[in-house]
Amino acid sequence: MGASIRYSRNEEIYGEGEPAGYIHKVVSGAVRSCKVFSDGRRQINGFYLAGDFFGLEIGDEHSSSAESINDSEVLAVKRRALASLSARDTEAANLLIMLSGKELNRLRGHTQMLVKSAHERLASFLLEMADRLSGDSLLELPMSRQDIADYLGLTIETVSRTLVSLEASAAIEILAGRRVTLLDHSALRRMTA
Amino acid sequence: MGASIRYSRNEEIYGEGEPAGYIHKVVSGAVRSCKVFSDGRRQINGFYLAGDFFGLEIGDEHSSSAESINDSEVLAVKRRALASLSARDTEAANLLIMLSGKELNRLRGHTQMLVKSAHERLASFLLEMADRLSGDSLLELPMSRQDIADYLGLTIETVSRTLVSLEASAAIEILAGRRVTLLDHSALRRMTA
DNA sequence: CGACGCCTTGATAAATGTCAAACGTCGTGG
DNA sequence: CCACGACGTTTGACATTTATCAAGGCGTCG
Repeated sequence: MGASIRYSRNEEIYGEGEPAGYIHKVVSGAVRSCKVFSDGRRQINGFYLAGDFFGLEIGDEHSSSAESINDSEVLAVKRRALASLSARDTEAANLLIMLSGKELNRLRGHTQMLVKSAHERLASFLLEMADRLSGDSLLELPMSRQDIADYLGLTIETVSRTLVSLEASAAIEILAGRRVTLLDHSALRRMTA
Repeated sequence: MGASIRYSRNEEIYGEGEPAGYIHKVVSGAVRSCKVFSDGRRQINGFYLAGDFFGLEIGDEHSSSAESINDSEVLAVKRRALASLSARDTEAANLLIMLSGKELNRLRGHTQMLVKSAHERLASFLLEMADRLSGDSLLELPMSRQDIADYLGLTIETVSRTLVSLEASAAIEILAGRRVTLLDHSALRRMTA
């Protein structure tokens, strides 16, 4: 059911406006979904990790593009297959409903982050990633600072400075590369507001 | 199918965390869906006008509360009715899929506004409202400045000042009360970025 | 008229963005 | 193994945007 495709770092999986013939599932690696505005600014709508579905559309075009963040393996499932299946099979229909529901909740969470301060956005982001990556306190972030900035609606400099400030307050520790340790979960949760 | 209920200005239709036994449809009037944070700040997730569905949940609790903005009439449809219907009837299942899809797209648009500047947010907001209220250039906004501010993630003062500035640039005209005329659609669209 | 709610305006502070440069890390090739 | 280069990240000085606090105006309804 569906074909598995490998992508290397920063490859486009599909582009904005392309026909949305498939829905996708991350098998391994990480994917970002994004939109580029006319003036070059970029917004990242979501990060998708192993097990996550993405590219769900109601219309017949993709409303965002999707790119691999790292070397990744992605499963593509033909939408028509699901749609015609759901015409008879309630199982498939319910799967679609559940997937849209998950995406809805994810988006609601994202929207909530965007109305808060830089500190709150980073705290929420780190907690979300800790939750999704492993549940562990040691995070190995797959994405760059620029990706984080575009996801949170901040500049890369603000992301960097805010992380340093969180480290100064002993809430986290920034290790080499993209590794971060969450030292004080409750402090971070408190910042979430 | 479902009961129609009347609400007067600023009445709660359902609260955050309450069991989501019904999905709702605005018959007339206007509704806002919102969340109040622990520190008192409020986020408005969406405005719903005549014909719009709201209160769609995947879990069994409402993730936001909903309140009437004006005197409104709201239809409540039992969720179980739809769910059990969709177990047999593909019609109902497809309705649910379509509704989630619409809500998804609305949320994506909202998320996009939130990463932009105050001018861009107001321009997008006004165009969205023009589109949804009548398609006409003369808007009769149902919501207060505070509602707009909480929807756009700005303060009421910034909303007010930004509107004045848009008027100064001849893009809009602010009339008495909550009436606004869009004078230069293309200028507004350009600001949308 | 007066009171209330809502909106605007002004002065100032705080948060975030911008531009520029330095620094680290990591992979590559000598 | 070390030196180098490319890329991503941090830091600094400064500009801009937005928030905050406080006051004033304006419409509406008793």
